[in-house]
Amino acid sequence: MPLPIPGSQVRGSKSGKPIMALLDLLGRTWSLGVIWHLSQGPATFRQLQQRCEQISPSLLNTRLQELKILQLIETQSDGYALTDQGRSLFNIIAPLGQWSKDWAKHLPAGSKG
Amino acid sequence: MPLPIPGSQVRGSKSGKPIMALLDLLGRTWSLGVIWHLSQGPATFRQLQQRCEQISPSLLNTRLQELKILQLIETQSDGYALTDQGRSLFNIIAPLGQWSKDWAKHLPAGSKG
DNA sequence: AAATCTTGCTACTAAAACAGTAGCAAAGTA
DNA sequence: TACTTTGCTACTGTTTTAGTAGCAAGATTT
Repeated sequence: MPLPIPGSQVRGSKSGKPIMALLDLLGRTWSLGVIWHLSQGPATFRQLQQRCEQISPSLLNTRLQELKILQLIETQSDGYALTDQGRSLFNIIAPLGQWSKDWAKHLPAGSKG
Repeated sequence: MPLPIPGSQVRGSKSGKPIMALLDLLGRTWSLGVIWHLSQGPATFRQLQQRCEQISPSLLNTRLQELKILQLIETQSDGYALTDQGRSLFNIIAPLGQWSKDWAKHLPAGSKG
């Protein structure tokens, strides 16, 4: 799957609008998960695999490369870490943690999380 | 794919944590896109198809049913619309619009969006 | 220095998700 | 009654993802 680069055509939109590229990126399996787990701090490949519980190494590597090219993460001496841009993205979505808890309360089934 | 219901095991996590259910949901193709486009106002099925440019009707219907059960959208007389919960979710992610524009400026290739 | 372990990753196959197209039943309109 | 629109289902083919095995390189131990 081609990288969703702002300015070029992406899955779901021909406009090249940055938001469409971003939604394409974040809509890929584990993109949000990787960012979320990396927000806890840098991690090596295997550490990240553990944080993500059930991600396959091939997909993890694919996502890491994508996120790296798109400058949301970078490799440091202690492994993978969010870039400043990645952190600013996380800051936006961080409230989803609390939101999801409220959401869970109002859902009929399985809502005992 | 089973619905990512908080409290039950979801793709990527056995814990049943609400945030993991949410990330599973939002990580599905077009979930974010549907929410984003519905934030512009209610839309009928075919209108939504047009807003989403390239979504197939079968997938659109699948996503709509999921989002409806999870109470992020509802059907009204004028078509599909965000619920209050759906709107509160959108309010969180709305800043992604501006963020993505800033992001686009700093990316090397294709950054003329 | 030989053996063992850990790490980052690649390769491969099977299963699942998604795209793309056609078209139907029901409701509305002329 | 014929024609159109709407919401959606069915079906096929392609792309993505899951799941597992394992290798090459470096570190660690003996």
